[in-house]
Amino acid sequence: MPAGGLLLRYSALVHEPLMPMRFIAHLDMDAFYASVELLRYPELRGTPVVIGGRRRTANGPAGGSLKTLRDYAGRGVITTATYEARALGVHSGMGLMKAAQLAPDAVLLPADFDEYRNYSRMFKDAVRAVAPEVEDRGIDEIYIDLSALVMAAPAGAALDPWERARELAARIQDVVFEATQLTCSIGVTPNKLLSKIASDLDKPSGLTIVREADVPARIWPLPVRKINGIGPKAGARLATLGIHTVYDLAHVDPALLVEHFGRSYGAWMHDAAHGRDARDVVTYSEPKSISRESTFDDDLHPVRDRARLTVIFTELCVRVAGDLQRKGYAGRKIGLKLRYDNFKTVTRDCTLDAPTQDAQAIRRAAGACLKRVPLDRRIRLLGVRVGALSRPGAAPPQSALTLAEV
DNA sequence: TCTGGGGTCCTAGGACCC
DNA sequence: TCTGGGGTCCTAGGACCC
Repeated sequence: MPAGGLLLRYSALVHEPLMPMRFIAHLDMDAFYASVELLRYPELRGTPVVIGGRRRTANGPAGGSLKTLRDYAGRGVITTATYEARALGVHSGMGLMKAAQLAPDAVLLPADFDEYRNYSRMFKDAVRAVAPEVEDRGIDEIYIDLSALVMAAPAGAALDPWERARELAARIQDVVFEATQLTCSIGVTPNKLLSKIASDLDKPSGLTIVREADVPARIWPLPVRKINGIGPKAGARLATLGIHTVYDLAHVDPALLVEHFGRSYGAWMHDAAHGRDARDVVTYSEPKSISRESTFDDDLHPVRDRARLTVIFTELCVRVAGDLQRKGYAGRKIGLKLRYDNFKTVTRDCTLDAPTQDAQAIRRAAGACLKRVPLDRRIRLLGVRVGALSRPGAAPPQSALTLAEV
């Protein structure tokens, strides 16, 4: 053991860092919210359905007839759409009013996040029972580090480690379906970046393996926007440089990327295009901030609608405080977010002397922030955020001196 | 046809301290 | 008094993701 440890450290110093072979999976539930709704409304299977708009009320649409997009009026956006609806050109993030033009007969269901969270817990628990190294990436996707399981092959298992990884991934798909009656797509590759891309290559119910050697054939032909971290802005700027595919990105001079996108982001793009990513699967992390925000049905005038704004503002503070208390956090940084009718967004924040989880203290601080923003146009959104979180139960970092003084 | 709500991370300038 | 550099905290905005 000492000899091996020395040897390993020596080689790490002298050679490239020795990264052991990794088998990382990305699991993405297929059209998650819509698929959960189809369990409730099986008669809608095979038809275009979109989820979006206002939250389900206590009674829900049950009893009444289902609403179609045609009847919708408001500012909601699509959260998820069934594959049949996507075939009509609608997609998540699209305004419901616009979607109604494309698919007027699609059924519109309000989102029921409590139900989705239940199913989320069910599928994640099922996965953890098979492969415990799970990183949460939101309600409908996870990363799974399969490396230890692949390496600890039981007797009689396939010889090729990638074949064993495939068998594991197939078993995970099975247990997810048994637990939820829902399908998922999985990509297995040497890292998170590639797995995220791979899980999307064969949806729904896909199982895609991409080895390092497969990157040129499978990844390079894709548009750069398929890379997690290249969004609408960076994608458009790359397009103006004539860079459209991952192949283009991989073969452009990295100095050019650094010139246009900065040292850090440019270098990252270059690595990403070559399928390089050393990030670990992180099984636990503390939240950094907790927030609540609300877009109004109609834009509100800062003077004429002052009374309504005040009520909404206070409500947001009460809800954030409730979230903090329920989750056991307090925060020192209080932030205000405001969006004008022209969609321009401003934020203001301030730092308190001590963390709080109290609605009145949050309201006071956020109110002070509000005084620093110009109120010269109508407002469409108000938000309140609490950051710099700590657990009030746990002792804050203290020096021995202050402890002695107490 | 205008664009939800909940997050994370990065950048950049200024204050302040050593 | 001037100059310089490094480190940390604070604030504002923006890109990106699910």
